[in-house]
Amino acid sequence: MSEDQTEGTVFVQTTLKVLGGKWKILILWHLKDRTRRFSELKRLIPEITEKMLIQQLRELEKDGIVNRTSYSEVPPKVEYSFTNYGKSLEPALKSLCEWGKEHLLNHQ
Amino acid sequence: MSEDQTEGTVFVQTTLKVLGGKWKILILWHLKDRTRRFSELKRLIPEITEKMLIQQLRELEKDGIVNRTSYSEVPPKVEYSFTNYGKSLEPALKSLCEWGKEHLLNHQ
DNA sequence: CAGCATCCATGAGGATACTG
DNA sequence: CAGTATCCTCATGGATGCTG
Repeated sequence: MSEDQTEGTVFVQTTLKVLGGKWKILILWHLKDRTRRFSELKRLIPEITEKMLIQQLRELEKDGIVNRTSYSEVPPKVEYSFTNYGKSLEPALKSLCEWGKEHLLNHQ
Repeated sequence: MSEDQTEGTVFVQTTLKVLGGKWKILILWHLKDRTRRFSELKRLIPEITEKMLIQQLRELEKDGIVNRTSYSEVPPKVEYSFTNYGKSLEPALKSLCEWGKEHLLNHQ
């Protein structure tokens, strides 16, 4: 096995630790271009439960991928957005999207 | 929301359906450059159980991502490799690897 | 070697109701 | 609106034994 392959395994595993949750990639996809409110994400991903949404957002926040901004208003308003660091995931997200596109166009 | 964003969501979801299993990305990573035997994959991913390994391989086979080649020998020999179609995942896998590399180098 | 069968443990994920 | 709390299901994990 080449050195590149050995090292690469560690890198892939690292990425999977951060993106591993069932919904994380999809959540990040929706945050890719703009800030989103909690309710907005819920609407954009109707199949997710609130519990999972908040849980995965918390983990992404902890990993430094997304910012959580809470406004002291009534009714409450909370916005999520990429951190600068999170933005570094964009190329990977786009690759995944590209493959899905090819898949849909050529294999269904 | 832009049209691109709306469509993109479908594409990402499509990719996640195929790559969604807990171990699939890691398995594919190890098949990326070469054909591997079942026992080889088991050794490369020590944390996975045989049950999960065979299960995820079967799903990848069903989705047309990997080939399973069985040789009629004693002892048995089974090899897994990318299909031509599976090879189209390489850019996405490399993107995930690249991000993990940056993450490890700059954020630990 | 490359599986399959079975049984059991666990934790991620899901449904629903409630709250500041 | 943006969450909590509670309870429940099911995918995954793990051990062990068997087979072509």
